[in-house]
Amino acid sequence: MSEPIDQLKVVLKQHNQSLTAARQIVFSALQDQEPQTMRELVMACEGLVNRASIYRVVSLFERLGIVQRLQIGWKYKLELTDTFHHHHHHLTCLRCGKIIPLKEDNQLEDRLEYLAKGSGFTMNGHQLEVQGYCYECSSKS
Amino acid sequence: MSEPIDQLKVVLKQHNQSLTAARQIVFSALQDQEPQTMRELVMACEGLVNRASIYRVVSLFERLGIVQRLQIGWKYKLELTDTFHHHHHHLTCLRCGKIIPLKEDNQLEDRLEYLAKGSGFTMNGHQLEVQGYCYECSSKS
DNA sequence: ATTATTGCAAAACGTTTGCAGGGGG
DNA sequence: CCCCCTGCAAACGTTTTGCAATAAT
Repeated sequence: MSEPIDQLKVVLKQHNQSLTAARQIVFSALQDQEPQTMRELVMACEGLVNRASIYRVVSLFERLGIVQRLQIGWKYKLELTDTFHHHHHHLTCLRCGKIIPLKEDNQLEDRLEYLAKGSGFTMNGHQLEVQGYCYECSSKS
Repeated sequence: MSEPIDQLKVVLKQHNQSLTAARQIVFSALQDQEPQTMRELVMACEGLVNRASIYRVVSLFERLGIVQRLQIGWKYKLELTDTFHHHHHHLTCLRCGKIIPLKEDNQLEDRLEYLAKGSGFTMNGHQLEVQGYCYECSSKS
């Protein structure tokens, strides 16, 4: 009974927001997917949800912490947040564009927390992007 | 005699590029500044360099490793690279927007390298963004 | 029934491009 | 003097907005 779609319903209800058709479609287009560009998301919802509505839904989802923007190079991609996945970072291959999730690492997280505190900073969240070459591409070029 | 503007000249020459007026102006608009948005940079060069030329110069500078894009939230800002500054990351205050440089930390860098390697990844570069609240803003709200 | 949400079309941005004239080596 | 770089204006892609129609509770 704790299907992701139910979690969505709960989060929306918590914020007095209704579970509309458009929101469900956008949500499921993001589920179990690699991070997508806005363009890809629009295409995935082709004929089902209007482009402008997708922007509005994504914006709402961001405000409610359902979706997050991921920086890939100088563009961004969209994915569901840690509530619906697991906290993680990404490795981006500069050659083939593949995105590899990097699983949570306490040593890394703790060090970050420590450094932020050193500047009197209260850490709220962070994003890490690593560029390089994946195993296959390293051996080719 | 190793003024930053001379370093610029050297890098340009190395790549068979000339030191033009527009390039000097854009360069000095970036010097000793907090990271800037493209909009801010355009304003800083108002009347001196055309908008399209700024995009072209920035693009060239990126290719030559003189300038880098910094992800702040879902937008980006521009700053000179480590050749002209020092390698560092940033803390962004969610309340006042201030950007605090975080100085290089070997423990952090090493851990990252280690994790990337664990996925068969050859690390080339990385970017880290930490969001939170700066000292002043933490105490206010 | 009332209020929030959507689709549509148009506007507002940010960024790129082609071309002709001007500046750098 | 030759070629590269720049300004200008127009094209392009992305994101936002106003409004009337529609769906949700």
